[in-house]
Amino acid sequence: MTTPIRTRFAPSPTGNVHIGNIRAAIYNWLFARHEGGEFLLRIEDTDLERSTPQAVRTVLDSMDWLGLDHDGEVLYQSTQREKHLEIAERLLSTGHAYKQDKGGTGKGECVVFRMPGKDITYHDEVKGDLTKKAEDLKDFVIVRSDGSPVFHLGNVVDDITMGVTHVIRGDDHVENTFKHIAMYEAIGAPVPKFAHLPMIVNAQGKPYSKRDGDAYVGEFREKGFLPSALFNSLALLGWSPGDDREVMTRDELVAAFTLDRVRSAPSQLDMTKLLWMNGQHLKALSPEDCAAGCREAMQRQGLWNDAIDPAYFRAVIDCMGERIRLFTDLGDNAAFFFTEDYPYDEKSVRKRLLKEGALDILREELALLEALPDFTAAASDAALHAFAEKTGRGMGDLVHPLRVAVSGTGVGPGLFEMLEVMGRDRVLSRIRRTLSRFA
RNA sequence: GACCCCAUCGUCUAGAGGUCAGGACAUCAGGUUUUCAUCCUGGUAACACGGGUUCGAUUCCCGUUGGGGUCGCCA
Repeated sequence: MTTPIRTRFAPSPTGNVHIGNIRAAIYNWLFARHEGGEFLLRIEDTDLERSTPQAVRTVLDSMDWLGLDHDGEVLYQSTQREKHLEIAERLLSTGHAYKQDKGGTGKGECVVFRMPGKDITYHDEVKGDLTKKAEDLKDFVIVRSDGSPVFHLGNVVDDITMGVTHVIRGDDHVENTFKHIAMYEAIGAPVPKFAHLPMIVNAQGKPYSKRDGDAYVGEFREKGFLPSALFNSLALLGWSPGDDREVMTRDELVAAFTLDRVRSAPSQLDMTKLLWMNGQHLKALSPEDCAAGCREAMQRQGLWNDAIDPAYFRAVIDCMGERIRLFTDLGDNAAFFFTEDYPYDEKSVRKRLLKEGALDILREELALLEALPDFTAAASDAALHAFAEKTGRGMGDLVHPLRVAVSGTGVGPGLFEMLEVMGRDRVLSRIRRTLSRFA
């Protein structure tokens, strides 16, 4: 029986989860699930200043949202302090570490790990064979003079404790890897496999900074993205299944994922393509889920009110169809469905309502719609076509003013479907209001 | 500065010596449509540069250039 694969995600909770970071989590998760192994979670919360319960909550929420379920209990690094120090003692007694006052601020003695004085080589699962010469490897502090363990110590000891077999993490850790390998060997623990992921850069090809925005998981959620779409896009950023598939379900990604197909060049997340991807995933969503997502977004946007009839809401969703690419699209582009206080788009008004004869046509349409026995899309469609034929006008002349009158905008779903969804009362009163306003 | 990593259309990528260098997003031109979106058809667009190796290099090697990472008693 072979050793089961075990990966981990070990974020230090800082209040936000960066997409580069969550992408590492996704790869760890994907790899573990593909191999039938375990995906563990460790919170590196030793920086008490930043590691607030709220910050931890954010990490957990982001993972939960993306469906990154972990196996076993969460290990909080702060609980492992004794173990870290115990190992440091052992390294001290075996000569792999020594105490030293490194001076400077005069803080007293700290524990320094002694590098073995030989070249270190390892096979990176994505970057290939990497070597660091002995002279480029310096001893480093593992326990501060105040007695607290340093990152390297905690990281390695915890990975050993957790039985991690594959360390999949960001590119910025490759230099650390040589130190870590030396520690595994000094401790006498099996050295795990390492895979280092290239970073995700911004449109300028630089590392993301706070100025770039759009880089935290929570922001994508607020903007109305679907977790499956973000997951899919991030999985494809630096990895591909090898065929031309792009829109993939979680299961398909799990089935296809291997570390040897991870690229080693940095890449940038294209928001436009992400938007497209979101639309693709939205198409696969049930109308109920789409409605729930849109409603939640509208609540965040402050556009929701409990007087909105659920059936009407569903009808609007169906009517909008593929025009919804983001949950926030409904509130952003179709709020007129839900309020009488909708704005009139200036350009559309000028072009379609204030056009010669447009308001006269609108008056006629009002009469036509009032007289409609059944207020259905088919009926209004037929009535307007008959009207067009009778007057020799093009449908465009009839449709545009009406659209602007009832929605305030020149773009939206098919007019007749829209009228039916809105219902006679709403439509007639909107036309009257428009007439009195612009006449 | 030292050490290390990276380099295919604008972007994400396929490619592991011989391909018309493929796909997707974006873009452009048509078509469908009452608008927008969708959808359909077609087009523009890439192997950073210079040396090798080879009958033949996008692919292998070296160098150059460009980009990035790391050099803490941060993580």
